[in-house]
Amino acid sequence: MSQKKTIKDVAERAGCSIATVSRVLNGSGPASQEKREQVMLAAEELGFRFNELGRSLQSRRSRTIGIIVPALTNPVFAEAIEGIQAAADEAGYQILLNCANYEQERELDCVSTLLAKQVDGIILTVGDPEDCPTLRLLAETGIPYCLIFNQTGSGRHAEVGVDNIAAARSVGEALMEAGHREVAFVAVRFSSSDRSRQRYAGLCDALAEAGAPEPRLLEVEYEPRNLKNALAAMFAEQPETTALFASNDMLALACMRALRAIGRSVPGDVSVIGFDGISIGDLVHPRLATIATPGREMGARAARLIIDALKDNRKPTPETVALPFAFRSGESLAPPGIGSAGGRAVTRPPAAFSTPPDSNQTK
Amino acid sequence: MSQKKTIKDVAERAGCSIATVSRVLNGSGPASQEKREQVMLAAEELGFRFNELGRSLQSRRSRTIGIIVPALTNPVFAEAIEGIQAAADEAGYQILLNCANYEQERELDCVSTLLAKQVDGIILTVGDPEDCPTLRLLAETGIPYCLIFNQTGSGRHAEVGVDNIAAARSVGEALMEAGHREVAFVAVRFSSSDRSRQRYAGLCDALAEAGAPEPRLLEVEYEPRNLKNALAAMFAEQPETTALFASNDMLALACMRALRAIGRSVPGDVSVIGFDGISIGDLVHPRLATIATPGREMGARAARLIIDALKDNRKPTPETVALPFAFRSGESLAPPGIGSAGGRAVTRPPAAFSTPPDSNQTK
DNA sequence: TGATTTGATGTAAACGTTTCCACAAGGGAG
DNA sequence: CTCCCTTGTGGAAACGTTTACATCAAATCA
Repeated sequence: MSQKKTIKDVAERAGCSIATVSRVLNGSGPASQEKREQVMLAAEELGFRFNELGRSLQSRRSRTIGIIVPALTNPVFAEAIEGIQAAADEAGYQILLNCANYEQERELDCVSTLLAKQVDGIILTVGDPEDCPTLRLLAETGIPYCLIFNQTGSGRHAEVGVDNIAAARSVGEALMEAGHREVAFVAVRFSSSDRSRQRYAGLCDALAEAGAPEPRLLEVEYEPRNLKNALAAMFAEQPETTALFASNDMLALACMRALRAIGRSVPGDVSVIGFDGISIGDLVHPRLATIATPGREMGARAARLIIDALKDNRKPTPETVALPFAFRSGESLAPPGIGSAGGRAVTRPPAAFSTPPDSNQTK
Repeated sequence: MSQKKTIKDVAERAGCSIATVSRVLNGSGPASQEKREQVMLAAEELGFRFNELGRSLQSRRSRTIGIIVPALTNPVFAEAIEGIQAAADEAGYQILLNCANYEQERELDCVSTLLAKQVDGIILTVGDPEDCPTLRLLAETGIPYCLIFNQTGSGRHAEVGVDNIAAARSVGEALMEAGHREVAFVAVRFSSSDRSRQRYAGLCDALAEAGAPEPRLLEVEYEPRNLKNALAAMFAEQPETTALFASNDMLALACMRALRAIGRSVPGDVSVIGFDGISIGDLVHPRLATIATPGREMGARAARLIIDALKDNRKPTPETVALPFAFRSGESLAPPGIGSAGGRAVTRPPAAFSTPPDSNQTK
């Protein structure tokens, strides 16, 4: 309907120059009471709003921050984005969102597009920050950026996350304390995810320290059938395994489901621990034991890091901000060997889903 | 590092005018083979990328779509956004994301900001589309927009969603078929959410048709303690209730948790049905019976609607696209009256969480 | 009273593009 | 040999802002 009104229209209606309009509306220069009122009125009547495109072009500031995450369907990213959005909004920034679908090439494309859109800064999570073309491009262009979830500790990037190794170590300790010895680590995209590797390393640390055997490493697909088969195969080969540490909560939940499907109860037969602390983990039964991480806070912190840097026209200092994590106990972790019957929290799988473990060995 | 390169720098290096550079790089006009090569080379060497701000200003097209959702932490929105993002990306559009936190005033602010940023279109979900200032503003400005999840059927907006009433009716039918009669509808923000109201209406329809008593309506807070108390109070007053229909999956999961906490098993004592079909519902135990809706597809569809309209410079036709839904059975729904002991799927609550129903009546 | 400051305003350049227009050179048709 | 049409090219205006600068009147100072 109403054509877009520009500062020119306002000027015309107020009977003054566009410079005056700009000064009045931005409060950026002197203006007589009279003009001030005329301009205000004209702007009001026309329903005028500044065109931020023109503004950004002129000021070389778009007041926009780009985000690149692997996916939105993992609530941990959704949470972080909410945090970013909230902090950005507070500072008058908008958010340009991109999903890289866990593909390195897409990450690069996204950065490229965001740069073209002249974002003032970028917050991102990459698959693997070591030797990463995306990060190289970012460094080259000199745009302020901040990693979240990734944690290189290299001193080359601004990054906010949790200490994955320490956190995973505390998972290992909890497992040891509960009396587990034979543990398996389950991950999706293990080789291409620094976080998975760090978490595995932390687990190994803790087990080694306790004199327990090295944890088994199980790299799986997210696809339910696959997961079920992989777990069945593992338990057929190593039935002594009593606990699973999944590289993230979503996977942990999927594992719990797969375990039920192959007739193993949680935590009766197998304990399961996740990582991230998504709120849903607290809703399910048995409650998921996990590492609670401050997802929202991570996002907000990263956003503020960038915005503060922008304020005094510099890049964020390339330091590692390690936010606190906490081991969150849950019914999915219990002492081993209590079987389906005992334990504080037992989930009996419905008969329909109980399949003898070896009938599913495809691998 | 490298200052931002502009088309001017390229022109200079290629020894031609900026008009030629533009023509070559956009393939938008004639150019000799020689110039073409020089320009390409220069652009390559300088690592030139167009500044989309300048472009957008000139073309009056920002190739950006704004999104406003109530929140990101409900996976149903995250899914939809992924759908939008995918479709937008395919068409070369970027996404400007805003969360309105279920506040009407914020919705309005967000639209305002998005308009200032000159987005080409807006995809949004509002709390209540009837008599909504946000939608009025949108209509006034004449910007292409499309509702998702909301479904007014008024013919005044482009909207893509599912037929909430029909879907809820099929929930009611499933409940009746399983033998339930005394049903309660649980909702957060019932009075301010059209979707909640529609779902309640659909449920009422189905129950009325089956000659069952009108369902009880329970408006709750999301906060866990509150939910628990509210449910306890309801069961104390109306112990004959055998099934809960929650207005969305997240709430359904929270209800299941609260029910466990007050010592009622699902589905042994109470059946629970959700709405949305978020993938996590399929991971938990008992699996959540729900209405599966195509969240991703809804997003993608809305995005394409807008983008197609943009292509031929019009607004999307104000029609209601009703995407298919399906009732998804799950173990959380079973015939009534089987008690904690029987049934296909029973979750026994841990002793620690079993609280006698009336010890929690706060209301 | 004259010089100088102050305040209010307008003009125009700049931000990085696209595109209309003018112009020159070359080639074919008459 | 004109004339006209193509093809290649550059100049410059436009998109909507901000802001440095110029202008001018009124107010202040000595």
